[in-house]
Amino acid sequence: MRANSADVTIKDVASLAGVSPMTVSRVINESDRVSPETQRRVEKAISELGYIPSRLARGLSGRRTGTLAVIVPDVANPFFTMVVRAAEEVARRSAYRVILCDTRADLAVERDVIEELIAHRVEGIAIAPVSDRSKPHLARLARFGVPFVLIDRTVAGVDCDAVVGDSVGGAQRLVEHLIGLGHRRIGLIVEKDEVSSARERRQGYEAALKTAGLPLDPALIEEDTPDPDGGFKAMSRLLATDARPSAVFAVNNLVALGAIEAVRSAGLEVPDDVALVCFDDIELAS
Amino acid sequence: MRANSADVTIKDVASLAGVSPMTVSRVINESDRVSPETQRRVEKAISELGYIPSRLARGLSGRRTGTLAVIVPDVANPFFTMVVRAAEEVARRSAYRVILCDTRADLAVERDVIEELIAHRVEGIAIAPVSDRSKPHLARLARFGVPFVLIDRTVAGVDCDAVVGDSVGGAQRLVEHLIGLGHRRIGLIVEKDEVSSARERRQGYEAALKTAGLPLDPALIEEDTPDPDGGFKAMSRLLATDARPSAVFAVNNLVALGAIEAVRSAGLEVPDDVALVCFDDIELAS
DNA sequence: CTTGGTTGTGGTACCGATAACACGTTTGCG
DNA sequence: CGCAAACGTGTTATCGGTACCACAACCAAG
Repeated sequence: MRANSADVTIKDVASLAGVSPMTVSRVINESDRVSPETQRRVEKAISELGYIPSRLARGLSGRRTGTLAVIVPDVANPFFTMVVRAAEEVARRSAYRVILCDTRADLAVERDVIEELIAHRVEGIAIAPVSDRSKPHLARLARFGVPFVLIDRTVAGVDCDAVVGDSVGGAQRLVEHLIGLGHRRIGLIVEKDEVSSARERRQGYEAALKTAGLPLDPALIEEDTPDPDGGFKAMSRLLATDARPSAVFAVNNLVALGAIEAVRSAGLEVPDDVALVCFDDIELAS
Repeated sequence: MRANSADVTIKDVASLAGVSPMTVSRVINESDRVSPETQRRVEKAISELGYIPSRLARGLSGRRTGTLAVIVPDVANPFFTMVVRAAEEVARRSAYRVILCDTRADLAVERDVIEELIAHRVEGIAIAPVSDRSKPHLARLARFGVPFVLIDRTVAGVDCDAVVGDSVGGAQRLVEHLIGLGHRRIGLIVEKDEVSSARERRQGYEAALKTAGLPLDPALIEEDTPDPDGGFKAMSRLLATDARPSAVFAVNNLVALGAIEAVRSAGLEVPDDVALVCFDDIELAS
């Protein structure tokens, strides 16, 4: 069995360069106090041996692991993909690595993932929590002193930094747009109130109706899962009602996709028969 | 400053339970040879302290880190999203964790990511390489003894396990389908030959034409980047030619999306004016 | 020519866990 | 009843780095 580069340690580099491991460590960490001549010798030894320092060991002894994490409920959702990309970009610039986790909007997965990240001693987490019930998970992070910021959603009862869009205002503007187009019966497809963004978008919807003096008809509000499948089912139910809405506001892009599908399979057209708007835009003519 | 659960180590658990750290380790690892009574005491101590063992330390001393990685060029691509989901599922069942990496089809990013994963001592990698030029990266993995499998694409000159679909046959069947519909001028939108799947899909396209006795017209083949933007530009070029194709085969789903967009913005309709098929299906009526 | 401060480097003790071995106790069986 | 195997647990060394302190060599100032 051939020798394996994975076995190259800081000591091998040290002896090849004729210095102590400590000096090699200094070179790796770009700490000063190393003579240019020594530095050159060490760097030569490093590249000759193809040495890659172990993050495990570095993290154990030093304080820093150089690792961050991003947790989202669905990487495939264009909105979260964008968030992830942005986070990676920023991290890369600060010489941090990012572990990406997809919870699939599953609380149990979220719990496990967070436990795992704590075990990995990540230095920080950006998380789009599954729902308000994520609170204990966040509490866990706090107990372990792992800094975190919320993205896209807040969690009832958790006070911390958060990066969120203006769901209330955005939703209100979208619905007002529909009203401006002359629509009077406007449906809403939303998920359960456990997710802050959904809650706020519903508020925006209600505010827009109220401002326009339109009645709030519970029959026009359908709750379902926030994915294409849920959008399809919710829209189908809306279409099946006696007084079908002439326009619908979908809580997010994926729901809208499913909703469009439902309209089509009912033999209708978007936007002629049913107009559609949604949060987190996607390439869609309204 | 409040005490922090992150400081709880195996020793703290050990002394609270009145045993040695070694015994705690045995409990954590579900190794036998621990008396039921001791086990209970240790487990109690663990939950009381909220102890989470450090993966860093575990990986350093033991051989196993329990971490795998998946590298894809674009998590947002539905095909790769599916792959990632499947990988996570399998890993979870074997008590492994997965680090997900998105290279954005960028060779430099791929290199960095691989270096990082080696530093993290992952036990295995599933990778959809950027292109044939990924070869040195894979060689690096081999030198470090990190097992890896290729997904979706092979790499010229690298011999290893791979999970790939039948690009040649699949492409051929799709194009034959178009031919069966009566199309005679069939365009191809593909990326550079550096990616095996693209190369093979082009082969399938050519094979289908040949079998049907149709000429291979270079003017009907457009190369561009394998994303919606590339699809848009390539399709636009095809539409601008004198003898516009009546059908087009797109190398993948994202390219197809861009191509559809191009057709529409040219004032034409899919599939009436230009039929479209693509690999990695997506919800599209042809 | 001493004193005190840099500068570059090495030595030692860990970080938090596990492998390997050692050890005292209880059993099993001839 | 005696001796070995099985059992339950602790001890020691080590994984691959880094923090911290020590220290020799050199230099400027008093």
